[in-house]
Amino acid sequence: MTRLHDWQSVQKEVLRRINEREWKPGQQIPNEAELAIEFGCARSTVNRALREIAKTGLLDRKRRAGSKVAAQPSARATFTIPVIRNEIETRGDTYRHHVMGRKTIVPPKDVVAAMGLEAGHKMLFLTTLHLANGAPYVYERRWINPLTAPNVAQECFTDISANEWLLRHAAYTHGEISFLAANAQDIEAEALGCAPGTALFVAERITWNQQSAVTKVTLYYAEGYRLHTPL
Amino acid sequence: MTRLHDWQSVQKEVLRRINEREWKPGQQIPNEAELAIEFGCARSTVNRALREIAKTGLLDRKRRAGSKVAAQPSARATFTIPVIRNEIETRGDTYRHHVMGRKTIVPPKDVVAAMGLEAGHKMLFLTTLHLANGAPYVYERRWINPLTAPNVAQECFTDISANEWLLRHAAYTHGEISFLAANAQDIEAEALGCAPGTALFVAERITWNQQSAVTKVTLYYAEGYRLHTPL
DNA sequence: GAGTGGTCTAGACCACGGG
DNA sequence: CCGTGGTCTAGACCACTCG
Repeated sequence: MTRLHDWQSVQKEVLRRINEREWKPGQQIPNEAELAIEFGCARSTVNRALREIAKTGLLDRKRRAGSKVAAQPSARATFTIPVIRNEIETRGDTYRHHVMGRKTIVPPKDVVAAMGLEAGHKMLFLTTLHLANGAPYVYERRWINPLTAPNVAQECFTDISANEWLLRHAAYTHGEISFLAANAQDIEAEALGCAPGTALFVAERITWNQQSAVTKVTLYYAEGYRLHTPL
Repeated sequence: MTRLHDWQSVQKEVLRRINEREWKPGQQIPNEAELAIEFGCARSTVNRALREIAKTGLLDRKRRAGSKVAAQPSARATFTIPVIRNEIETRGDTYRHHVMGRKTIVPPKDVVAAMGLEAGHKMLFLTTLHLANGAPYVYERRWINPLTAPNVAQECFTDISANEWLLRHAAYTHGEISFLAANAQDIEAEALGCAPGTALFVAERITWNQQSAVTKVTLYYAEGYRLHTPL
């Protein structure tokens, strides 16, 4: 073994040993200090390498108990949820969007519950169609909380989509996202130009600023959409 | 400003400044050395904090150019793709699975292309139904490459599912996963006990060991499934 | 050329948690 | 209790890239 000086080399070597079953699933591996001696580097270098591997789920690390190869490595995939415009323009296509509807109303109770709103609180409701090269790409239904999105009433969203406007003007601290499949209802089918009943890929996102909900958006992707990522 | 000694405190403070627009999107922030002085800690502590933030996409970092707040923070979400059995048992439900079909055949050409196989190469094809509390949960169609999965022919997969068997016995170096929506065909509808045409959430995964494909699996989740994660 | 992030090192202290 | 990972520090060198 030549000396491994950088954490990425150490990582690579550790991954090799796991992959080739030199260290088997469930098995304890040498501790950081021992590996540092073997590889001829500082312990912090080994630490960095093992820490990164543990983040992928391939190693279980515990103080005092040491590091073990995970018995059942649960794959972890990191998705980059792109701004729709970027997603389209990255492929070299032309992006356009079109605000189809806009009202300020009291939302239905499932939205109130999901966003944790007070009863009777009015929200801005926007429906938007995003187009790639003129073809429907995503149909969006969005609720915006006027309290957490200052001056939202004055924005017409013709030049900039609600998503981009919110990214620029409304802070958020955390959120959640779900992906699911849904049969196209008449509204979605008409907007996206597909047959009613078509299976659509749907993303639903809610974002918060501290305790207050900022926006809840449901995106209906046109037929054939795939969310793809390396493992 | 009291002294911030640990990288998580530094991270928190930096996130606060970004969130409260003290540092605006697109704006350059002070370099690591300056922040280290301001916070009264070592530069490596600041480095760790900023590095972690950059990984979420909220900061753009470049040598010589320094660190900037991202103009359009693209949300990144990390999903843990669980082993189906764990997913079910974690909820306190009972897991069972049932191998519905098994043959060794030359796969159709789309599978050959996706996995990069030689023409005429035979693969093991398995269809499996996974059940939660006796109810259909996932219908699985899987191709396994006998060359990269040693002794797969001798395994009956009644006690252990193909996924878990492969995790234990077949090494893999990388893979890819896609999520999409599909209308249930007759086969899926019958297996999952839903109406044909129902929108199903589908996951498609291919894994590789070095250059050789190990397995390609398509998972059809029962109606109502959601993939959920915090942002 | 020079400023900035990326990393390595040796040494230290500490928190957690298994035995 | 005490071994292990988690982290901090000060200092150093290097790689990249902007001007």
